[in-house]
Amino acid sequence: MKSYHHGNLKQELIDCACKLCERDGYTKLSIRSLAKESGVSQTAPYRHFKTKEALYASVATDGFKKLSKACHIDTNKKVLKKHLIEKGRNYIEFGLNYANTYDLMFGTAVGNFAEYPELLESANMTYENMRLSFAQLADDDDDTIALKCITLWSMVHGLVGILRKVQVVGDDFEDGIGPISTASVIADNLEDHLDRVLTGLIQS
Amino acid sequence: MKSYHHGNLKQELIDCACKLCERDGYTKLSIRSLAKESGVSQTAPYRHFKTKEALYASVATDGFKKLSKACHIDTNKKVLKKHLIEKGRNYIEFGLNYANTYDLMFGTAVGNFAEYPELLESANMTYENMRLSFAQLADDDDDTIALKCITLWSMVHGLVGILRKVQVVGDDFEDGIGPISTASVIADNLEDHLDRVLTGLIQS
DNA sequence: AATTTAATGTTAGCAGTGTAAACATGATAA
DNA sequence: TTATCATGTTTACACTGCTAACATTAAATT
Repeated sequence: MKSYHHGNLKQELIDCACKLCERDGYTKLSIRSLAKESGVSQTAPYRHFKTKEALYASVATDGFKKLSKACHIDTNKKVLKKHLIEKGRNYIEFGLNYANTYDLMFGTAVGNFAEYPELLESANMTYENMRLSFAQLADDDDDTIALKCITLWSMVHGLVGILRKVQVVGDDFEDGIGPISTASVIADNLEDHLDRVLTGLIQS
Repeated sequence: MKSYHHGNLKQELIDCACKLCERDGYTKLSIRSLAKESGVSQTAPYRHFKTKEALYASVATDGFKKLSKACHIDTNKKVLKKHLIEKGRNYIEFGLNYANTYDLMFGTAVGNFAEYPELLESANMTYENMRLSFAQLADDDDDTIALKCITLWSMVHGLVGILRKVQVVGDDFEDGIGPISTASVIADNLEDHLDRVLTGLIQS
């Protein structure tokens, strides 16, 4: 005895999309299958998402909120280098553990964040917290702080991308770019790695 | 008076696919439209590419060959830090100028490089040259060299990804992650930026 | 040179996709 | 109570990747 109106369809679609995107990759997701999963007609999702990209944007927004939480530093207390190292590790772990969602967040599936205010805001939240953290760590001018943010973000972002290309089962050079033993070494010594990078950043 | 057999279809399909992938992004490419472009029936491409992924692999292979050439360092002559800086800049410029192709090379559109030997080899060529360059620059053990390669690669790769997310038209924070002025600063001072990163890498 | 074979092309068709238009239902506001 | 509007359904279109069956012709074999 189900009613004509679902009642909570939008959120259910988002939740379901988040799960399926992460499980199978966003390219495998179809609006129709998503609708079927929620027991609703094929085109019902269009009442809540104008296009498929809009749905992607919601999934990406959810991803940025999770990422933001995973790397959040309490800037009310004193910020230390070890905090940045710890959160840097969390960032990389998020990127590796939620690889498919990460693709959606940093790929081209959502073209222009500005079309989706919530997405833009959730993405900038991540940046803002990093900026505030750096601002506490040393008294640089704004430009320098921004530069350090981008540098650090590039570092962890790049590491996620490269480790994923390298981190595959098999012997060295067999299945990906570069020797996987190296990937393991970096993954196992992330703290040291981040420490070196950050030390360079903070001191310069 | 065209003949039944095309004569050079495979290469023409690859060339055309490379162009279209870079122009519109690989998601916009369809095998059917590609076939039409080459004046051939809808399913003719399947005689040369088992799946769409196989076609993507060819485009990605082409991309890695171009990237490899753009960053190639002559390891017969003495390798200097300034060479790595120069080639690092070339890498980043390739990533930004051939952004759509770069997505194909480092995204998930081609799942397992090992299924496409040419792709795997062209990708590893890039790595191999970097490895040899680092080996000449300092006499580290193999593991250390590999580690430095991955670190540098992560750096430039990450910078490409983040700069793309940030490098959009509009005021600060309006259309992307972080202030675009910062992106400009980094882009305009790539040499200095890479110098700092590399100096840290080489000395440690 | 004649014939077989294999590579490369075509046609037809299936199952699936994003999305628009027209219509149905029912919760909420007037 | 009634009108409105958000939210659902049905139908349909143009497109997609891909397969199977068949056509053509270049190359290999006899």
